[in-house]
Amino acid sequence: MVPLLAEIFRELGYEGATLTRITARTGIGKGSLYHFFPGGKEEMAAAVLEEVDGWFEREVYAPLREDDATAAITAMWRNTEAYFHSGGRVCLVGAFALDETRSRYAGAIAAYFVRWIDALAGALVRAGAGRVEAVMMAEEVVSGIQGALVLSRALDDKGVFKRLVDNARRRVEASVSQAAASRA
Amino acid sequence: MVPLLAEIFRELGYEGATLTRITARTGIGKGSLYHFFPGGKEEMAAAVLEEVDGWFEREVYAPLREDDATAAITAMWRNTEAYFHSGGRVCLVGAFALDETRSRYAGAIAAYFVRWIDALAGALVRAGAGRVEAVMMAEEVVSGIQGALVLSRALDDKGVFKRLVDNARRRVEASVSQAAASRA
DNA sequence: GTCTATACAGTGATAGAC
DNA sequence: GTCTATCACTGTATAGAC
Repeated sequence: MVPLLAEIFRELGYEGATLTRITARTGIGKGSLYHFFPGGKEEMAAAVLEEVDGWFEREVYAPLREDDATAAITAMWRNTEAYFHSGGRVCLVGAFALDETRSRYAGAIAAYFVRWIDALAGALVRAGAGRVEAVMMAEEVVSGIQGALVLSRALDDKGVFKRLVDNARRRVEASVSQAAASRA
Repeated sequence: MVPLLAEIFRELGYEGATLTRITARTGIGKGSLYHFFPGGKEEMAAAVLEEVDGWFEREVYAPLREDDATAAITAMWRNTEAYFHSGGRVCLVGAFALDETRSRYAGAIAAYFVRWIDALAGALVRAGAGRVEAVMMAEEVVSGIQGALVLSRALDDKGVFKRLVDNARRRVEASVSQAAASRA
Protein backbone atom coordinates (compact mmCIF):
# COMPACT_ATOMS: atom_id res chain seq x y z
CA MET A 1 0.00 0.00 0.00
CA VAL A 2 2.78 2.44 0.91
CA PRO A 3 4.58 1.63 -2.36
CA LEU A 4 1.37 2.48 -4.20
CA LEU A 5 1.24 5.82 -2.41
CA ALA A 6 4.91 6.37 -3.18
CA GLU A 7 4.30 6.03 -6.89
CA ILE A 8 1.50 8.59 -6.74
CA PHE A 9 3.50 11.16 -4.76
CA ARG A 10 6.42 10.61 -7.13
CA GLU A 11 4.36 11.30 -10.22
CA LEU A 12 2.18 14.12 -8.94
CA GLY A 13 4.24 15.76 -6.20
CA TYR A 14 2.95 16.51 -2.72
CA GLU A 15 0.45 19.18 -3.71
CA GLY A 16 -0.64 17.38 -6.84
CA ALA A 17 -1.37 14.15 -5.00
CA THR A 18 -4.93 14.93 -3.90
CA LEU A 19 -6.96 12.48 -1.86
CA THR A 20 -9.36 12.08 -4.75
CA ARG A 21 -6.56 11.00 -7.08
CA ILE A 22 -5.14 8.74 -4.41
CA THR A 23 -8.46 6.96 -3.91
CA ALA A 24 -8.94 6.75 -7.67
CA ARG A 25 -5.55 5.15 -8.31
CA THR A 26 -5.36 2.88 -5.29
CA GLY A 27 -9.02 1.92 -5.10
CA ILE A 28 -8.86 2.60 -1.35
CA GLY A 29 -11.61 4.81 0.03
CA LYS A 30 -10.99 7.89 2.10
CA GLY A 31 -12.32 6.14 5.19
CA SER A 32 -9.72 3.41 4.88
CA LEU A 33 -6.95 5.88 4.17
CA TYR A 34 -7.72 7.81 7.33
CA HIS A 35 -7.98 4.55 9.24
CA PHE A 36 -4.37 3.73 8.39
CA PHE A 37 -3.09 7.30 8.40
CA PRO A 38 -5.02 9.31 11.01
CA GLY A 39 -2.65 12.19 10.31
CA GLY A 40 -3.99 12.42 6.77
CA LYS A 41 -1.95 13.30 3.74
CA GLU A 42 0.99 14.58 5.75
CA GLU A 43 1.32 11.22 7.49
CA MET A 44 0.98 9.37 4.18
CA ALA A 45 3.86 11.31 2.68
CA ALA A 46 5.95 10.76 5.81
CA ALA A 47 5.35 7.02 5.57
CA VAL A 48 6.31 7.10 1.91
CA LEU A 49 9.54 8.96 2.66
CA GLU A 50 10.37 6.41 5.33
CA GLU A 51 9.69 3.53 2.97
CA VAL A 52 11.92 5.02 0.27
CA ASP A 53 14.62 5.70 2.82
CA GLY A 54 14.35 2.14 4.09
CA TRP A 55 14.81 0.73 0.61
CA PHE A 56 17.99 2.72 0.00
CA GLU A 57 19.32 1.98 3.47
CA ARG A 58 18.85 -1.74 2.90
CA GLU A 59 19.83 -2.04 -0.76
CA VAL A 60 22.45 0.66 -1.13
CA TYR A 61 23.76 2.35 2.03
CA ALA A 62 24.26 -0.71 4.23
CA PRO A 63 26.17 -2.61 1.50
CA LEU A 64 28.32 0.47 0.89
CA ARG A 65 29.21 0.58 4.58
CA GLU A 66 29.69 -3.10 5.22
CA ASP A 67 30.33 -5.12 2.09
CA ASP A 68 33.34 -5.26 -0.18
CA ALA A 69 33.74 -1.68 -1.41
CA THR A 70 34.11 -2.35 -5.12
CA ALA A 71 31.26 -4.84 -5.20
CA ALA A 72 28.96 -2.51 -3.22
CA ILE A 73 29.69 0.41 -5.54
CA THR A 74 28.96 -1.77 -8.57
CA ALA A 75 25.70 -2.85 -6.93
CA MET A 76 24.83 0.78 -6.25
CA TRP A 77 25.02 1.68 -9.93
CA ARG A 78 22.93 -1.33 -10.87
CA ASN A 79 20.31 -0.84 -8.15
CA THR A 80 19.84 2.88 -8.62
CA GLU A 81 19.51 2.51 -12.39
CA ALA A 82 16.88 -0.17 -11.85
CA TYR A 83 15.13 1.78 -9.09
CA PHE A 84 14.78 4.92 -11.19
CA HIS A 85 13.82 2.92 -14.28
CA SER A 86 16.73 4.46 -16.15
CA GLY A 87 15.31 7.93 -15.67
CA GLY A 88 11.70 6.98 -16.29
CA ARG A 89 10.99 7.31 -12.59
CA VAL A 90 11.70 10.40 -10.56
CA CYS A 91 13.38 10.63 -7.15
CA LEU A 92 10.64 11.40 -4.64
CA VAL A 93 13.09 12.90 -2.16
CA GLY A 94 14.67 15.14 -4.77
CA ALA A 95 11.27 16.30 -5.97
CA PHE A 96 10.17 17.13 -2.43
CA ALA A 97 13.40 19.06 -1.92
CA LEU A 98 12.64 21.51 -4.71
CA ASP A 99 9.39 23.12 -3.59
CA GLU A 100 8.02 24.20 -0.22
CA THR A 101 7.28 20.56 0.65
CA ARG A 102 10.89 20.57 1.77
CA SER A 103 10.13 22.59 4.90
CA ARG A 104 7.68 19.91 6.02
CA TYR A 105 10.19 17.05 5.77
CA ALA A 106 13.52 18.85 5.92
CA GLY A 107 15.06 16.36 8.32
CA ALA A 108 14.15 13.24 6.39
CA ILE A 109 15.17 14.80 3.07
CA ALA A 110 18.58 15.92 4.30
CA ALA A 111 19.21 12.61 6.08
CA TYR A 112 18.52 10.60 2.92
CA PHE A 113 21.20 12.44 0.98
CA VAL A 114 23.69 12.80 3.84
CA ARG A 115 23.64 9.07 4.50
CA TRP A 116 24.01 8.28 0.82
CA ILE A 117 27.02 10.57 0.48
CA ASP A 118 28.63 9.35 3.71
CA ALA A 119 28.16 5.69 2.86
CA LEU A 120 29.52 6.13 -0.66
CA ALA A 121 32.46 8.23 0.51
CA GLY A 122 33.35 5.53 3.03
CA ALA A 123 33.28 2.85 0.36
CA LEU A 124 35.44 4.99 -1.94
CA VAL A 125 38.03 5.39 0.83
CA ARG A 126 38.05 1.63 1.35
CA ALA A 127 38.48 1.24 -2.40
CA GLY A 128 41.61 3.37 -2.25
CA ALA A 129 40.56 7.00 -2.67
CA GLY A 130 41.75 9.81 -0.41
CA ARG A 131 39.31 11.04 2.25
CA VAL A 132 38.70 14.57 0.90
CA GLU A 133 38.60 13.37 -2.68
CA ALA A 134 36.16 10.59 -1.73
CA VAL A 135 33.67 12.98 -0.14
CA MET A 136 33.81 15.27 -3.14
CA MET A 137 33.33 12.37 -5.52
CA ALA A 138 30.41 11.04 -3.50
CA GLU A 139 28.72 14.42 -3.63
CA GLU A 140 29.28 14.48 -7.37
CA VAL A 141 27.75 11.06 -7.88
CA VAL A 142 24.64 11.69 -5.78
CA SER A 143 24.14 15.13 -7.31
CA GLY A 144 24.83 13.72 -10.75
CA ILE A 145 22.08 11.12 -10.43
CA GLN A 146 19.60 13.82 -9.41
CA GLY A 147 20.61 15.98 -12.34
CA ALA A 148 20.33 13.07 -14.73
CA LEU A 149 16.80 12.41 -13.49
CA VAL A 150 15.77 16.03 -14.02
CA LEU A 151 17.30 16.22 -17.47
CA SER A 152 16.02 12.89 -18.74
CA ARG A 153 12.52 13.75 -17.55
CA ALA A 154 12.74 17.19 -19.14
CA LEU A 155 13.85 15.74 -22.46
CA ASP A 156 11.69 12.64 -22.01
CA ASP A 157 14.71 10.58 -23.01
CA LYS A 158 16.01 7.68 -20.95
CA GLY A 159 19.14 7.57 -23.08
CA VAL A 160 20.29 10.81 -21.46
CA PHE A 161 20.05 9.23 -18.02
CA LYS A 162 22.00 6.17 -19.06
CA ARG A 163 24.75 8.19 -20.72
CA LEU A 164 25.17 10.48 -17.73
CA VAL A 165 25.21 7.68 -15.19
CA ASP A 166 27.64 5.65 -17.29
CA ASN A 167 29.94 8.62 -17.47
CA ALA A 168 29.78 9.20 -13.74
CA ARG A 169 30.63 5.57 -13.15
CA ARG A 170 33.61 5.72 -15.50
CA ARG A 171 34.88 8.84 -13.76
CA VAL A 172 34.66 7.17 -10.38
CA GLU A 173 36.42 4.02 -11.60
CA ALA A 174 39.17 6.02 -13.23
CA SER A 175 39.71 8.07 -10.11
CA VAL A 176 39.77 5.05 -7.81
CA SER A 177 42.16 3.03 -9.97
CA GLN A 178 44.42 6.07 -10.36
CA ALA A 179 44.50 6.57 -6.58
CA ALA A 180 45.27 2.88 -6.09
CA ALA A 181 48.10 3.06 -8.66
CA SER A 182 49.67 6.15 -7.04
CA ARG A 183 49.65 4.37 -3.68
CA ALA A 184 51.43 1.35 -5.15
CA MET B 1 5.09 41.50 -12.58
CA VAL B 2 6.04 38.33 -14.46
CA PRO B 3 9.29 38.12 -12.46
CA LEU B 4 7.21 38.31 -9.29
CA LEU B 5 5.09 35.43 -10.51
CA ALA B 6 8.22 33.51 -11.46
CA GLU B 7 9.54 33.71 -7.93
CA ILE B 8 6.26 32.36 -6.55
CA PHE B 9 6.06 29.44 -8.99
CA ARG B 10 9.69 28.67 -8.28
CA GLU B 11 9.19 28.49 -4.54
CA LEU B 12 5.81 26.79 -4.42
CA GLY B 13 5.64 24.77 -7.63
CA TYR B 14 2.73 24.88 -10.06
CA GLU B 15 0.18 23.20 -7.79
CA GLY B 16 1.39 24.98 -4.68
CA ALA B 17 1.13 28.42 -6.28
CA THR B 18 -2.54 29.09 -5.55
CA LEU B 19 -4.23 32.28 -6.66
CA THR B 20 -4.71 33.27 -3.02
CA ARG B 21 -0.98 33.04 -2.36
CA ILE B 22 -0.22 34.86 -5.59
CA THR B 23 -2.50 37.77 -4.69
CA ALA B 24 -1.12 37.80 -1.15
CA ARG B 25 2.52 37.98 -2.27
CA THR B 26 2.11 40.29 -5.23
CA GLY B 27 -0.59 42.53 -3.81
CA ILE B 28 -2.41 42.17 -7.14
CA GLY B 29 -6.08 41.23 -6.90
CA LYS B 30 -7.61 38.34 -8.77
CA GLY B 31 -9.46 40.73 -11.04
CA SER B 32 -6.23 42.32 -12.18
CA LEU B 33 -4.54 38.97 -12.62
CA TYR B 34 -7.31 37.77 -14.90
CA HIS B 35 -7.21 41.07 -16.75
CA PHE B 36 -3.59 40.41 -17.72
CA PHE B 37 -3.89 36.66 -18.01
CA PRO B 38 -7.36 35.73 -19.27
CA GLY B 39 -6.17 32.13 -19.46
CA GLY B 40 -5.73 32.08 -15.70
CA LYS B 41 -3.02 30.23 -13.85
CA GLU B 42 -2.02 28.15 -16.84
CA GLU B 43 -1.30 31.30 -18.85
CA MET B 44 0.59 32.84 -15.94
CA ALA B 45 2.90 29.85 -15.72
CA ALA B 46 3.37 29.89 -19.49
CA ALA B 47 4.35 33.56 -19.35
CA VAL B 48 6.77 32.81 -16.54
CA LEU B 49 8.38 29.98 -18.51
CA GLU B 50 8.76 32.29 -21.48
CA GLU B 51 10.31 34.99 -19.33
CA VAL B 52 12.81 32.56 -17.82
CA ASP B 53 13.61 31.19 -21.26
CA GLY B 54 14.09 34.71 -22.58
CA TRP B 55 16.55 35.54 -19.84
CA PHE B 56 18.69 32.50 -20.57
CA GLU B 57 18.45 33.02 -24.31
CA ARG B 58 19.68 36.60 -23.94
CA GLU B 59 22.25 36.19 -21.16
CA VAL B 60 23.58 32.70 -21.80
CA TYR B 61 22.60 30.96 -25.04
CA ALA B 62 23.10 33.82 -27.48
CA PRO B 63 26.57 34.66 -26.13
CA LEU B 64 27.50 30.97 -26.28
CA ARG B 65 26.48 30.89 -29.93
CA GLU B 66 27.91 34.18 -31.07
CA ASP B 67 30.58 35.54 -28.75
CA ASP B 68 34.10 34.39 -28.15
CA ALA B 69 33.70 30.82 -26.92
CA THR B 70 35.95 30.97 -23.86
CA ALA B 71 34.55 34.31 -22.72
CA ALA B 72 30.97 33.13 -23.20
CA ILE B 73 31.56 29.95 -21.22
CA THR B 74 33.13 31.97 -18.42
CA ALA B 75 30.14 34.29 -18.46
CA MET B 76 27.81 31.28 -18.35
CA TRP B 77 29.32 30.05 -15.08
CA ARG B 78 29.13 33.50 -13.56
CA ASN B 79 25.58 34.25 -14.75
CA THR B 80 24.08 30.91 -13.76
CA GLU B 81 25.67 31.03 -10.31
CA ALA B 82 24.24 34.51 -9.83
CA TYR B 83 20.86 33.58 -11.30
CA PHE B 84 20.40 30.58 -9.01
CA HIS B 85 21.76 32.52 -6.02
CA SER B 86 24.43 29.86 -5.55
CA GLY B 87 21.81 27.19 -5.01
CA GLY B 88 19.49 29.31 -2.89
CA ARG B 89 17.12 29.60 -5.81
CA VAL B 90 15.65 26.66 -7.66
CA CYS B 91 15.37 26.16 -11.42
CA LEU B 92 11.73 26.65 -12.34
CA VAL B 93 12.04 24.60 -15.50
CA GLY B 94 13.72 21.71 -13.71
CA ALA B 95 11.08 21.75 -10.98
CA PHE B 96 8.28 21.70 -13.56
CA ALA B 97 9.97 18.79 -15.30
CA LEU B 98 9.76 16.54 -12.26
CA ASP B 99 6.04 16.32 -11.63
CA GLU B 100 2.97 16.11 -13.87
CA THR B 101 3.29 19.82 -14.64
CA ARG B 102 5.71 18.63 -17.27
CA SER B 103 2.93 17.30 -19.50
CA ARG B 104 1.40 20.78 -19.61
CA TYR B 105 4.57 22.51 -20.82
CA ALA B 106 6.57 19.64 -22.29
CA GLY B 107 7.61 21.62 -25.36
CA ALA B 108 8.89 24.68 -23.52
CA ILE B 109 10.67 22.56 -20.91
CA ALA B 110 12.48 20.41 -23.45
CA ALA B 111 13.36 23.41 -25.61
CA TYR B 112 14.96 25.25 -22.68
CA PHE B 113 17.37 22.39 -22.03
CA VAL B 114 17.96 21.43 -25.66
CA ARG B 115 18.97 24.97 -26.55
CA TRP B 116 21.23 25.25 -23.54
CA ILE B 117 22.99 22.00 -24.42
CA ASP B 118 23.28 22.86 -28.11
CA ALA B 119 24.60 26.35 -27.48
CA LEU B 120 27.14 25.13 -24.95
CA ALA B 121 28.26 22.24 -27.15
CA GLY B 122 28.78 24.65 -30.02
CA ALA B 123 30.92 26.93 -27.86
CA LEU B 124 32.96 23.97 -26.64
CA VAL B 125 33.64 22.91 -30.22
CA ARG B 126 34.78 26.44 -31.04
CA ALA B 127 36.97 26.32 -27.95
CA GLY B 128 38.69 23.24 -29.32
CA ALA B 129 36.74 20.21 -28.14
CA GLY B 130 35.65 17.38 -30.42
CA ARG B 131 32.02 17.33 -31.54
CA VAL B 132 30.87 14.15 -29.76
CA GLU B 133 32.85 14.97 -26.66
CA ALA B 134 31.44 18.52 -26.62
CA VAL B 135 27.83 17.33 -26.69
CA MET B 136 28.49 14.88 -23.90
CA MET B 137 30.22 17.53 -21.83
CA ALA B 138 27.40 20.01 -22.40
CA GLU B 139 24.88 17.45 -21.20
CA GLU B 140 27.03 16.85 -18.15
CA VAL B 141 27.24 20.53 -17.32
CA VAL B 142 23.53 21.25 -17.69
CA SER B 143 22.58 18.10 -15.80
CA GLY B 144 25.23 18.85 -13.19
CA ILE B 145 23.77 22.28 -12.46
CA GLN B 146 20.32 20.76 -11.98
CA GLY B 147 21.71 18.11 -9.66
CA ALA B 148 23.62 20.71 -7.68
CA LEU B 149 20.41 22.70 -7.22
CA VAL B 150 18.53 19.65 -5.95
CA LEU B 151 21.28 18.61 -3.57
CA SER B 152 22.00 22.05 -2.17
CA ARG B 153 18.30 22.61 -1.54
CA ALA B 154 17.98 19.19 0.07
CA LEU B 155 20.93 19.85 2.38
CA ASP B 156 20.08 23.54 2.68
CA ASP B 157 23.73 24.28 1.99
CA LYS B 158 24.88 26.69 -0.68
CA GLY B 159 28.44 25.48 -0.22
CA VAL B 160 27.48 22.21 -1.91
CA PHE B 161 26.28 24.08 -4.98
CA LYS B 162 29.45 26.13 -5.23
CA ARG B 163 31.71 23.11 -4.83
CA LEU B 164 29.85 21.10 -7.47
CA VAL B 165 29.74 23.93 -9.99
CA ASP B 166 33.40 24.75 -9.42
CA ASN B 167 34.30 21.14 -10.05
CA ALA B 168 32.24 21.01 -13.23
CA ARG B 169 33.98 24.13 -14.47
CA ARG B 170 37.41 22.71 -13.73
CA ARG B 171 36.54 19.52 -15.57
CA VAL B 172 35.42 21.46 -18.62
CA GLU B 173 38.52 23.64 -18.61
CA ALA B 174 40.81 20.65 -18.25
CA SER B 175 39.08 18.85 -21.09
CA VAL B 176 39.16 21.85 -23.42
CA SER B 177 42.80 22.68 -22.77
CA GLN B 178 43.73 19.03 -23.21
CA ALA B 179 41.90 18.87 -26.53
CA ALA B 180 43.59 22.08 -27.64
CA ALA B 181 47.00 20.70 -26.67
CA SER B 182 46.47 17.44 -28.55
CA ARG B 183 45.54 19.41 -31.66
CA ALA B 184 48.73 21.44 -31.44
C1' DG C 1 -12.06 -2.07 8.23
C1' DT C 2 -14.67 -0.14 4.63
C1' DC C 3 -18.03 2.64 2.61
C1' DT C 4 -21.30 6.88 2.05
C1' DA C 5 -22.51 11.23 3.32
C1' DT C 6 -21.13 15.41 4.60
C1' DA C 7 -18.73 19.54 6.82
C1' DC C 8 -16.29 23.49 5.72
C1' DA C 9 -12.26 25.84 4.00
C1' DG C 10 -10.00 26.72 -0.12
C1' DT C 11 -9.67 26.28 -5.35
C1' DG C 12 -9.80 28.61 -10.09
C1' DA C 13 -12.68 31.61 -12.35
C1' DT C 14 -16.35 35.33 -13.44
C1' DA C 15 -19.35 39.45 -13.03
C1' DG C 16 -20.09 43.91 -12.14
C1' DA C 17 -19.42 48.23 -9.36
C1' DC C 18 -16.19 51.73 -9.25
C1' DG D 1 -7.52 48.62 -14.49
C1' DT D 2 -8.70 47.36 -9.91
C1' DC D 3 -11.47 45.72 -6.33
C1' DT D 4 -15.31 42.99 -3.99
C1' DA D 5 -18.59 39.58 -4.13
C1' DT D 6 -19.71 35.44 -5.55
C1' DC D 7 -19.89 31.21 -8.48
C1' DA D 8 -19.30 26.10 -8.96
C1' DC D 9 -16.17 22.96 -7.69
C1' DT D 10 -12.54 20.42 -5.26
C1' DG D 11 -9.57 20.19 -1.22
C1' DT D 12 -8.84 17.75 3.38
C1' DA D 13 -11.03 15.81 7.01
C1' DT D 14 -14.77 13.70 9.92
C1' DA D 15 -18.93 11.02 11.40
C1' DG D 16 -21.57 7.26 11.42
C1' DA D 17 -23.90 3.20 9.14
C1' DC D 18 -22.67 -1.34 8.09
